[in-house]
Amino acid sequence: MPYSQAHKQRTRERIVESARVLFNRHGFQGVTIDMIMRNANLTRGGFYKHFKSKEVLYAAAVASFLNGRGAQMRDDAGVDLSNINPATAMQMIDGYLSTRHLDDLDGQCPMIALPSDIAREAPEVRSSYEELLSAMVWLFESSLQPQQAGTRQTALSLAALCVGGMVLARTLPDSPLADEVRNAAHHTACQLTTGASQQ
Amino acid sequence: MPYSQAHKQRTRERIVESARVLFNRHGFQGVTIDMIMRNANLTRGGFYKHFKSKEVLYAAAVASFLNGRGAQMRDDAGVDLSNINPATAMQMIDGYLSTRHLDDLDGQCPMIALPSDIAREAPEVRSSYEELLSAMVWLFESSLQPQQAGTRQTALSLAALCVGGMVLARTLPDSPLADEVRNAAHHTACQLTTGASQQ
DNA sequence: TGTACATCAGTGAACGCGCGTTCACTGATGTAC
DNA sequence: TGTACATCAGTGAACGCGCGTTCACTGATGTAC
Repeated sequence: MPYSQAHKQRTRERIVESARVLFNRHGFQGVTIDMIMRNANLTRGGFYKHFKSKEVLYAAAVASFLNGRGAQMRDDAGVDLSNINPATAMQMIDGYLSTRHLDDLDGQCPMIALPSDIAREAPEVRSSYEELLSAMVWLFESSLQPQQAGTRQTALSLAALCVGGMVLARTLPDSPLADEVRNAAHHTACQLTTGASQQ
Repeated sequence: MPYSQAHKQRTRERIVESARVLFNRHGFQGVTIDMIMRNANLTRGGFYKHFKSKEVLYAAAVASFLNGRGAQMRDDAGVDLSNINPATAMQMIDGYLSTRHLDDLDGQCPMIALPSDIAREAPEVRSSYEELLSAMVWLFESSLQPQQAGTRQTALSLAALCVGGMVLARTLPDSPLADEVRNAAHHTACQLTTGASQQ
């Protein structure tokens, strides 16, 4: 057996990471396999030793966000998974709807980068997105008053507000509306979070 | 002068309408100029007598939604532009987050179809989107208590909730999460609308 | 420890196809006389 | 009213290029002896 399993695994991870950044920045169509491989210090041809197709790689890149960059962002935001409490939701909202997140083209949440063209087609991509949304909703839900009725519905709405606000802000980069929508979404999300216990 | 101006105008509108429907259904990349022209009973080559490029046509299709299909949806929802009142926002929310809208692949709001890949590049497309969002926010804002503070911020959040909820629902077509998010967004949007006057 | 061998990750040239765009043309229509 | 002419919307074949994918290969590494 030439090359260890671990070696191949590491290369694979380099490709996924390279792809995640480039896809986030330029979208699915805006990135070629050649770009991804060169960015990972490899050559075009080797790609298919690791992935069946560009779509499958895309799904892997979305999925990798959860445990890679996403976890890092969570940590940066001070979210402590071993001790989820009402402040956690607020931290996540602050982070998600921040200018920092908006400007972080490389590291942003893939749900904002929104390559719905692809989501339409490849089932692998869909389930990656679903997993990501589930995780987000779960985190919101856990951090609100746990035994309260209506927390799930609040958590889901928070997700819609966060993603919706950022999607619109991203779509209109040069418009004053972009900041307006993002700030409004942030304001409302905070209200929902603090108000959730009394409703 | 052969062919009247009106004749050319009508043909142009046929192309835009054909494009709007196809783009909505299959996304920007999923539609070829050949498809659009055939769908409008024309042939490929004539396209460039009307539009400089595919991107420009896309922008025109998004823009056309506002006065075409969008106006029709507004009317279907019973929204009366000459008499905007608090009930108007509720009607719009009901319509926007309805299963009917979700299933209406041809007629849906282009902000849901989300070809952000394109929005990234072509400035024409961006301004079409901006116009659309402005109209939506304006309509929400007008229908809430006009002289109240916080109506604009509520209107913006409603837009984020509506678009965000539908985007997520559309991205996960076969998931129970899709309906959950959409219903939660609807619930919260209604609360915001009725609560806006007391907050 | 050293050598022959097998495997397969990685290379880079080439393929092939889809699709946006171009182009020489045709023929329907409006205008001039 | 009829005829010649000019315009340009619309045709359809062809171009050309980008890019996903394939393929014959090379050479680094692990294993057997």
